Amino acid sequence: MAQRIQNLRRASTSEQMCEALDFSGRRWALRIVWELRVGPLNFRALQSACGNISPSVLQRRLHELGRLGVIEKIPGLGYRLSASGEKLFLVLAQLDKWSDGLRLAPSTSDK
Amino acid sequence: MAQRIQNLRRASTSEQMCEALDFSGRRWALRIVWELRVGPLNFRALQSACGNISPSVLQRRLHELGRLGVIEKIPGLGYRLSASGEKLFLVLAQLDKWSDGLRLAPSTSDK
DNA sequence: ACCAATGCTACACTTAACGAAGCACGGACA
DNA sequence: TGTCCGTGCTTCGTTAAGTGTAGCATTGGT
Repeated sequence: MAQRIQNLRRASTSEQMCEALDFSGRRWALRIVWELRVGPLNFRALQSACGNISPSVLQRRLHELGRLGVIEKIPGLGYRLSASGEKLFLVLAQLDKWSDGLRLAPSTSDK
Repeated sequence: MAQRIQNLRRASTSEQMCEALDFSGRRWALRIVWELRVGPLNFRALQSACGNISPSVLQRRLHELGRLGVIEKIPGLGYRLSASGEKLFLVLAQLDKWSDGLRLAPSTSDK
């Protein structure tokens, strides 16, 4: 463990990783990918799958995800994960697994 | 029709996963975890590691990360990943790997 | 022709993030 | 004892991002 940390201490954060982290830090971005895991969804279905996310943000995220090559638009079907998106989904599956051990907000003394 | 199929195929997103996804969708949240991978960092060091993130947001994120049990505050040392945080780091390491294949912003026709 | 579904767009509003300034505290040194 | 520096924040005015309702344009079905 300490060994691993030692090894990583020299590594800087790559440009791509910055992009990935930056993008992940936008609301709904990863959620959209996660909701698409079940298969293609159209705009309105995605909207409701994400808990009625506002359409303007959804539209923007879909553009951004498309630009990153994570999703593809299929005319008459909606949006679906690309090959790269499927790989990203695998990462999110890990996150899902991790989140199992998450203690949920008790919200005491939490503004 | 496609809608019916989509409804049948949909699996539900757990409450914890929603929390994790929601939290990930806040700016700098994952970046902070990522920067702490090298070991404990104090407030100012973290700030500059994240490219001079504004202190008010950093402070908020540190609270939130603490509440989620991802980081711990060590008096006189700064902040470091907890056991749970280390596991989250492993997920981010996957993200890092994934991001290698990312095409970076061409930014043409990108509003 | 009508109607419902769909993929958006517009816009007024609220919330989150930014960033410069600076305060309070503790330790080192005089 | 004083005064300096490093550090962990806090404050606050400004800007960017996200929200939510309304509705428009197109398509396909009846």
